[in-house]
Amino acid sequence: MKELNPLLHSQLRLAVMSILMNVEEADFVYLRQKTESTAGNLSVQLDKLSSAGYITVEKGFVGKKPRTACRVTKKGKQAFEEYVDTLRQYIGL
Amino acid sequence: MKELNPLLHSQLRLAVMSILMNVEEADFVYLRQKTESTAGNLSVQLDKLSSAGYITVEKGFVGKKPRTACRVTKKGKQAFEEYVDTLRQYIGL
DNA sequence: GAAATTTGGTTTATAAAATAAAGTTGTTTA
DNA sequence: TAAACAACTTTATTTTATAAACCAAATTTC
Repeated sequence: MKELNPLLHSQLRLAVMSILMNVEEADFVYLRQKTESTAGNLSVQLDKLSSAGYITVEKGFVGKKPRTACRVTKKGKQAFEEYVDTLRQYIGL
Repeated sequence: MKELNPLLHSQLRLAVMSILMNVEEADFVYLRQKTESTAGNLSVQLDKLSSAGYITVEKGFVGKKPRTACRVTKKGKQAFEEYVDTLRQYIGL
């Protein structure tokens, strides 16, 4: 049995990735609301995805408010798709 | 977003459950080989699944050798199916 | 036939992960 | 201008997963 990429096999990181797979980009606040996570947890998990090169995290400003925008990278997409394939072998779809 | 049952969202426990979903019963040794896990880890995870009522664990003997047989329960099947459904919402199948 | 090895595990300790709590910086509002 | 808020980050705590050590019984080896 192939191993499930542990970076993706985490509730919150998987949720974030699955959101990012379906949109151009999403900001911190949006991800926080959609995933109903705490800011701390989200921050940590975004860092991990970013360190792995699965997403880009761009910190900027809109007016005077900070805004952190995230996008999935090509590498992230590949990893996600491979993860899904592996999962299929487990749950049999 | 619905939460992924944390009892099932674990590599090894998910592997065990997915095996048990497809066979009448499986013993410790078989599960260990199929999942390539250590005995210790498998033992712990079987306990958790058993405590949750997702599987039954029956310790017996074949000749003089101990044999631990596992089966998924109705509750386990339901939980597994719900987990898969939830997962679908994440990964979009 | 005693010592070492294997089998089939369990229990305990360690490492890694997730989560929560507290802290930071700048901003708006009363 | 002080209190509250927004958007995060950092650190601490708790939970989980994994690995290491151990145990009992049977089997093999010397």
